[in-house]
Amino acid sequence: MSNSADFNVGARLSAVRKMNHLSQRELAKRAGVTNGTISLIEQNRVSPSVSSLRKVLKGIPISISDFFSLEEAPRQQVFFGANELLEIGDGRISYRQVRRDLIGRTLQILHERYAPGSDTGRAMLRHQSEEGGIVIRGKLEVTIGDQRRVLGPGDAYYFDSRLPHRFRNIGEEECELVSACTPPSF
Amino acid sequence: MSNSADFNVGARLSAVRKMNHLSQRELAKRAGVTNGTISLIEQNRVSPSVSSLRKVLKGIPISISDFFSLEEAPRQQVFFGANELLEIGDGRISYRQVRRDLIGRTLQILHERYAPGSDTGRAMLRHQSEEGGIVIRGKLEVTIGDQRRVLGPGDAYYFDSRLPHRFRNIGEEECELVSACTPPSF
DNA sequence: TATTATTGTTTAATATATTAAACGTATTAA
DNA sequence: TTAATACGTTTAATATATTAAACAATAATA
Repeated sequence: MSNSADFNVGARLSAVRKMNHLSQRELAKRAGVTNGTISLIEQNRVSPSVSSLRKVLKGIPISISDFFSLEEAPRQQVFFGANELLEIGDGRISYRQVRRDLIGRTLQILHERYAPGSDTGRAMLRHQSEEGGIVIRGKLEVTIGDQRRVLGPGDAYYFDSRLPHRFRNIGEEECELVSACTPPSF
Repeated sequence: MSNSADFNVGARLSAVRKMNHLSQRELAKRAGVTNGTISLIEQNRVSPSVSSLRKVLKGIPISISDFFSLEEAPRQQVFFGANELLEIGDGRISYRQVRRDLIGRTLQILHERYAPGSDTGRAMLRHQSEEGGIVIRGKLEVTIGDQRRVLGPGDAYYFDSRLPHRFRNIGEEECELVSACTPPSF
């Protein structure tokens, strides 16, 4: 039986299967399980083993990671005026985040500005995530793990954010940068 | 038993548990399962049910979706000079992608340029993903679902990319934009 | 109607996961 | 050394998932 009902594996599977126009029997055949299994899973009367769930999802096909990260409903607000972004800055370093809310995203996009001499300090690893960015204007010294480099306009970085990292504006001019991170770091 | 060995649930769990400085017994206690269960799972000698895997992951804690999207190893190249980005453009619209490879990322960051009059046409829904961007320079008409708006410098958008969408530069000036998308759209 | 598919559901038999307790090993303290 | 503690592993008993086959309901066809 299942206490995964709150995650609603059954409803998700049913929805995904129907989106792909498959009957329980068709899916079962492709996946190499019985139709009874599909039925019981969709009713949340059993909690499938990971191995059988993977077999089932291969028959659709959808990755198990996508399966578990499916959103229930699409979003509504899609446009954000320049003055509608969420300002997070502290004076020296400012972050302007696309979308005003702090939850319900899988992707965080920031318009960052670094005053001359500003420094993020050293940040340690967060949850599993990746991030990257492109410098638009000015110069920025970026340290990632044991690597360091000064980036100028058009230069970019991309790394696994489990690595410790640090950003410093060592120039005389303000530095402007657009970055993205998934999942959001705050 | 398990044919999920190829996904290496065991190794992932073991790694995640150790990253959080938990012993099998400590994790078991937090999760409400026995230490034997943790041991068997980590050895890939059983394929846990989704419900018990969720219980275990709650003890860490990590979401099941993050768990399944964990990367195996950190990346190496983290800096990209302006001339090292992957040029994907076709003359009218150019994409400069952070990182030169087309696979092994969870996040796609693009520096986009739209010539006056250029148009992406209508793109239909892809895999589950979200995307957003910020206009740096120029003006861009963005259509998402049944909504349309002209965005200028500092303006932004963010949407569930299952919605059909379209970008057009209707101005006299080149438009410059940084966007991010997860997972990558190409 | 009846017939033939096709759908999702149910049930007893079987396979597998999970438990509870014991085991072996390594480390630390006395 | 001995005792005590903590670690991951193993095994028989138990709980649960999965199968195979029958069941019931709906729709299409003759």
